[in-house]
Amino acid sequence: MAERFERELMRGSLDLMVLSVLADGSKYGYLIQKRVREASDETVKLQAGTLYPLLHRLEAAGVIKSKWDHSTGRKRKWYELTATGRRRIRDQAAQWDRYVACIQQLLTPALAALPAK
Amino acid sequence: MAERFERELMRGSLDLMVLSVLADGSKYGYLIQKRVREASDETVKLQAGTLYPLLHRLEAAGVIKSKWDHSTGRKRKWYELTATGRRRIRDQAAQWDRYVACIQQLLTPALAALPAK
DNA sequence: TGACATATATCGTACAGCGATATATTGTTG
DNA sequence: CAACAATATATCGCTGTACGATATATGTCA
Repeated sequence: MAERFERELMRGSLDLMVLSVLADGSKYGYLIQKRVREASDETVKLQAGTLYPLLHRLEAAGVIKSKWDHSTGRKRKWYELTATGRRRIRDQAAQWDRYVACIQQLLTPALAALPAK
Repeated sequence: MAERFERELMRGSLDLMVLSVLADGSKYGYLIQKRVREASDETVKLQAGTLYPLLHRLEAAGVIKSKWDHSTGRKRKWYELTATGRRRIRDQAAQWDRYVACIQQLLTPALAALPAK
């Protein structure tokens, strides 16, 4: 369990993961990171150097919006989905499903054709 | 049907598609391209500018090997899987399945939490 | 006091995938 | 037959994601 992925196998879909986590309710970066790691059983690490630029990118795209919280000693930047963001999840999810189906359509017969290990 | 993908949603997994197509038997580039397009109902275009560098990369990695065929007027470069390549398919497929499960685990409750369209 | 977890951010690097472009042959059609 | 489309491979420059390293600062606990 929890081995590393060939990283390129998962490119782009991190956006969808982060948006999904936010569909559950507002969160700040570090919480998002922990949630993704936990949900993936540590398989998807979602490094800080990946996450924060990703969040800035999503905000610039208008699919999430942020608000600083200085009430506690540790300052946190809370993110929530915008209406566009909610639409985005539905669109990306539909695309994702179709894409997974494409891979499956090629992969299933391929594995069957391979000599037994 | 057959709309364009947000391209970044599928990065890296093209390798696995190409390897899968070759599990079915040797093919040359153009055939691989047509097979992927057809199997994905034109959703995964697999452009020539993507395919050929990809094939060179896979060959350099030792997962496929090639042989030129000049017997016909049109010269074709036939590719086939190596033993390493067959192992690679199994490994990547297992990784892919786990990754898809991770996304699903986050996506399903997210879609449920979203207000009905 | 020192170590570790929390919390955000930026920088340089690596590299996949795309669109454009090049080149040459074969098949089709007006 | 000339023009065009399809077949077939290849390279180049660009864009953008993801990573690792690094920086900074606060909170907690031994």
